[in-house]
Amino acid sequence: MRIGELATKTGVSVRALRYYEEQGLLTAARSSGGQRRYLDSAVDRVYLIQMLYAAGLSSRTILDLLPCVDAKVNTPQSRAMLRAERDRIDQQITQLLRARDRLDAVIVLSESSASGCTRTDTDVLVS
Amino acid sequence: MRIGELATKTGVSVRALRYYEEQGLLTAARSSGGQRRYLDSAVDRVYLIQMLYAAGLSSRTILDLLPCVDAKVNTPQSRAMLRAERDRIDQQITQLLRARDRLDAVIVLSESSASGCTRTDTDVLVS
DNA sequence: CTAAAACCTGACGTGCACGTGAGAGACAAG
DNA sequence: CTTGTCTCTCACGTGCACGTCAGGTTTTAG
Repeated sequence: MRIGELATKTGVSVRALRYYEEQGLLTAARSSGGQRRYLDSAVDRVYLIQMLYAAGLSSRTILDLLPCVDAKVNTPQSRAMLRAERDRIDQQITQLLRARDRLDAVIVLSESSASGCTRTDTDVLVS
Repeated sequence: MRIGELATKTGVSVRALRYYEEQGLLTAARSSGGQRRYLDSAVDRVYLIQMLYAAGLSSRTILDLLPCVDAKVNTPQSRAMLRAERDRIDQQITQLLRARDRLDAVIVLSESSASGCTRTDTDVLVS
């Protein structure tokens, strides 16, 4: 698979894929002409990388973590790192839940004090 | 209250507080000499701003949202915006839960295959 | 009154995850 | 063999939430 195909399959830009390789997160074989050739498994690998990015991890942290996920490294230190990042994500979830609850409270207030209380956005068009 | 005191009370840097004002998120009176004077309520306001930043909102979005939270603006558009951001946070929570579960799976695997399975980080020191 | 501490306004620097050309080479189709 | 599309490697640009230094002013403690 070439880089463009991997990009469309994963929804990640070509530039991002090259960046992942630059950061050591994604490896690729090369054709005789120097073009990147990816295995099918690269699709899942990109999804995993994106998931960890979305969880707020830096590329450096992901780089440290990936060997553990691949089960190639399993030391007390690596397990501690995994737990640490897991706890970080846990805290982030807690923060997000608080923010969501806060917004929910605001929404409930605004909708209860809205005239009629059962009006929708479209109702206003006929009022 | 002056800016340094607000900074220590909230745990946010002085530079960040000035940045919040620059973005229109936080207002302050001025002394005759031009120094910022904050109300006690600014502490909660800063906490709220930090919460929304932590939820991944941009300062522009926060700027749009704050009047709704202050209940000064309550239009169908503002309510739609609130719900949109709430849903965004919801999706982010879902993604984080997936990432956490993925890490949990890795942790369970690594700890079950660890020699002894009940060893702690310190055990390795005496092995 | 004086010295230290806190504060002020620019304004450039930073880290990160890419975006965006520039110029040149690789590759499949006709 | 040629044309069009894809790909390559630099390398500078970007957006955001600040960090940091400079040079000067304000406030407070003694």
